[in-house]
Amino acid sequence: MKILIVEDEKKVASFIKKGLEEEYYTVDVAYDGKEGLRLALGEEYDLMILDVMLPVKDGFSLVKELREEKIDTPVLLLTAKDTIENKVKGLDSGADDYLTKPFAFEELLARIRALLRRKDASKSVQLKAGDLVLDTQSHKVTRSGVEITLTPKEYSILEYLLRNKNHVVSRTLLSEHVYDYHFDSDTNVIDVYINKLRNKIDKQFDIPLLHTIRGVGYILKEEN
Amino acid sequence: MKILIVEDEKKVASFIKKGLEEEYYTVDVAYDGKEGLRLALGEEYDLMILDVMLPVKDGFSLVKELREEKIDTPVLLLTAKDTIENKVKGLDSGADDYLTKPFAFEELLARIRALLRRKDASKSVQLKAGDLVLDTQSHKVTRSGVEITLTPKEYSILEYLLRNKNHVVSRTLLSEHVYDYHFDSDTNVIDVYINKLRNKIDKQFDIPLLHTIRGVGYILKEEN
DNA sequence: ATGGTTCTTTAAGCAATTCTTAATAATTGA
DNA sequence: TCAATTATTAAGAATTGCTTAAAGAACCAT
Repeated sequence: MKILIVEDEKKVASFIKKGLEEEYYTVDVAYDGKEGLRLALGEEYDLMILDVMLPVKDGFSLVKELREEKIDTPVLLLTAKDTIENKVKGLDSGADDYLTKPFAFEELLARIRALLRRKDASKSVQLKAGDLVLDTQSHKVTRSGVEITLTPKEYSILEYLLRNKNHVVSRTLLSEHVYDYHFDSDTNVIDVYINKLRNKIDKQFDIPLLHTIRGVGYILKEEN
Repeated sequence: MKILIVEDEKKVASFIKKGLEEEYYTVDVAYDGKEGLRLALGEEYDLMILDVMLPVKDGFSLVKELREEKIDTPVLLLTAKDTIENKVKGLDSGADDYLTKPFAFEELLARIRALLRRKDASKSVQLKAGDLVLDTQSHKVTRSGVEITLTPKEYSILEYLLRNKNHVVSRTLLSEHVYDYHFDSDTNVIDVYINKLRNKIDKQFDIPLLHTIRGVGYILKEEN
């Protein structure tokens, strides 16, 4: 676990660094915004802790630039005063959490863990049914190793079916999941998509995974 | 709710045990991997908490073996250091979640609850009568292991009969359950369906489950 | 912006299954 | 035994699901 600290007050920086190293984190430190950006772009960190008041480039702009560069590493902002404006600005800029100075180290640790956990949760989860694999991270689907290209809607439906593997899912539930709300109930979109899905995931394979439960809905089953 | 802890540090083990017992869980403890496996294979647990560093057999291998034995009890791994390798290895081995030591008991509890909830949701509700099983999740019906395919109405009637197992159910009640309201009382649909059901669930078996109570209705009985 | 491409949705005809009716056969109990 | 009740069967009606084609929308690159 690699963490970047961008903080100009050397005492604060080394205090955090030492504390985190005791928790087995690997820590880099930058003392101004520009240097922080350079490091952030060059290395892959699991988390960044940024002071808002920084020489050369402030914390807000730093997060913004990172986000524009598609770097979505969790960011924890350190603000001197906890003002509403700071909060709003912080969240707008793309930070994930913020902490007001002075803070208890214990609290910093808790927030770091929370952010890292959140990240983990969205990390590469594979949904499987038999030899069918859907990777929620890369959005890739394969069956017995063969890659299958799905459109967004097809993917969304398959994902839901996989998350409810071995359970019958009604058309209503499916459309509620795939569409926002209030779904026009007399349409056969779902049927059409099921058909398309079948063509892609079942047609050229021996064992069909997607089954119709007449009068009820559809089920994705591993076995049998 | 029964939980198995496999942890060699006695202090940690008893700390968790005590905490969980205070939350009304039933807790077993094993102090090494081999003993853990023995318990896990012998008893049915709702959840297992495994330390990764264990004497005799480490946590990873333990999960792997359990999964190979088709035991899909949720597993929470306890790891000493939070390294990327540990995470990857943990997920690969088939664990459901992991927690880095040291941890707050609060967090352990939260994760346990999350895992148990996940399991509950996917728990299938089965209605049984003798060797006849109806799974309300997959809508699958079997008798002595043989799968039986039912139409929606047949299924609906059988479900109702099963929910009223060992009680006589009148035709009126049955049709009220199967149809909305306004049921034309001089029709023999129910009789027809009972006949179809019998052909499917009783005909090729020795012991009939579905019996007629003349002048009253039908009854599904386990025994006799 | 523009045109082309892909994705989404609708609608309609077809196929398959399921439902219902009704007529006849079988069974039951007084 | 015989009247009432229940079982069985088959065929037409109704429903449900599948498939296709084509129109509409969204997206992308020029």
